[in-house]
Amino acid sequence: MKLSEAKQQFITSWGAFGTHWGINRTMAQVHALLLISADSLTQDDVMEQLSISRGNVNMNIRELIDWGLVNRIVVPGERKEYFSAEKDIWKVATQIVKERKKRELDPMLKLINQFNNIDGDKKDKDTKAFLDTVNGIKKFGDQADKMLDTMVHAEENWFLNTLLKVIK
Amino acid sequence: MKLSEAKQQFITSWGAFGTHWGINRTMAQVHALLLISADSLTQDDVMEQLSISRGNVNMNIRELIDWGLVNRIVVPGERKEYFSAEKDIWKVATQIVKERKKRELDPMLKLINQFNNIDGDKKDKDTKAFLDTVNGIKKFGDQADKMLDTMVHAEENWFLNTLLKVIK
DNA sequence: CATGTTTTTCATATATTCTTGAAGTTTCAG
DNA sequence: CTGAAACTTCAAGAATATATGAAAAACATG
Repeated sequence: MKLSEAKQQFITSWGAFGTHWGINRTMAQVHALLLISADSLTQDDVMEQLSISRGNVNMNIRELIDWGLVNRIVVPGERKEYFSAEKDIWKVATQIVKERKKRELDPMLKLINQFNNIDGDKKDKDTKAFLDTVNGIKKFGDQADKMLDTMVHAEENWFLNTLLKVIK
Repeated sequence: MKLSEAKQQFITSWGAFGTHWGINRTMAQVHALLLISADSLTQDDVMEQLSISRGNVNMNIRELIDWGLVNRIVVPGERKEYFSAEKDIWKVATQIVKERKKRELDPMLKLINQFNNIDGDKKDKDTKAFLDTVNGIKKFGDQADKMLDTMVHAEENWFLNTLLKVIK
């Protein structure tokens, strides 16, 4: 398989993959492109290689920077800005987990906690069903919360190795 | 807070939550509704409570059944079908992990494995960058794969308790 | 097996999300 | 300052995803 072909396929697949995870296809593709590029790229490089508009590149790179997955690099003496992605996959995963936790799990747990004081008879079938489900989610969420926190702070090998050892 | 209000808010939020995870908003809402309903519901119940069309309900329930999150219940002597969701959140999470692994992680690893035989000099900067990234993903993916497999087969408390104990 | 009931399908309509590109802004060397 | 280069914004258009509802199919009952 030729390198150019492999690159293209990787970018395409990574994009498709992203769409299943609530990530915009193009953003995932930009990320993929930066992940496999030896050197940092300019907006124009990305525009050209993915055949997308300047505005689109700009928007998606900004988003990737927000997610902490891409860095803006300023080369002294050059006008253009360069961009490069974090290449260490463990760090990438950690960063994504951290952000999603902050953006989604935390707000969800906050919401769930509001449901503690429901008016009405706790013995009522419907009330009970609601509270049971909500409490189940709360418990699960709290545990996931702790687990992810720990994961985010753990060292790559230590964490996975220990985990696998214990689990086996 | 009134029960009806809380239910409504839960359904709405669960739906919004779903959209961040590549899940269609309505499907997540139907799931939420079934999660908090004491009894199983018919298609008409869901239509009415979420104000959505019959076709939409039918489609989303089928999808939820595909995911193994909802069951079709036939009551002897009744013509209508009833639907109920798995209420144990651990099982729900396990099931989702299992399905997403099958649908997404496995194909991704399969794709990545194809990139092993790239033509060209392994010393070339671009080739090396590509292979490094791809191999990093492969290693990470393989570990995630093992971890998720184990999680799916583990007992709820055993797993989380052990994990938390080890991690601390 | 004829009939009314329930479920499923799917072409079309609607809604949402993404992309473009030109105009506006910032930046900096001269 | 000035002007060119680079970056950012955003309204309008394009593409994608989702929802509707009527028609068809499946089903159960007498």
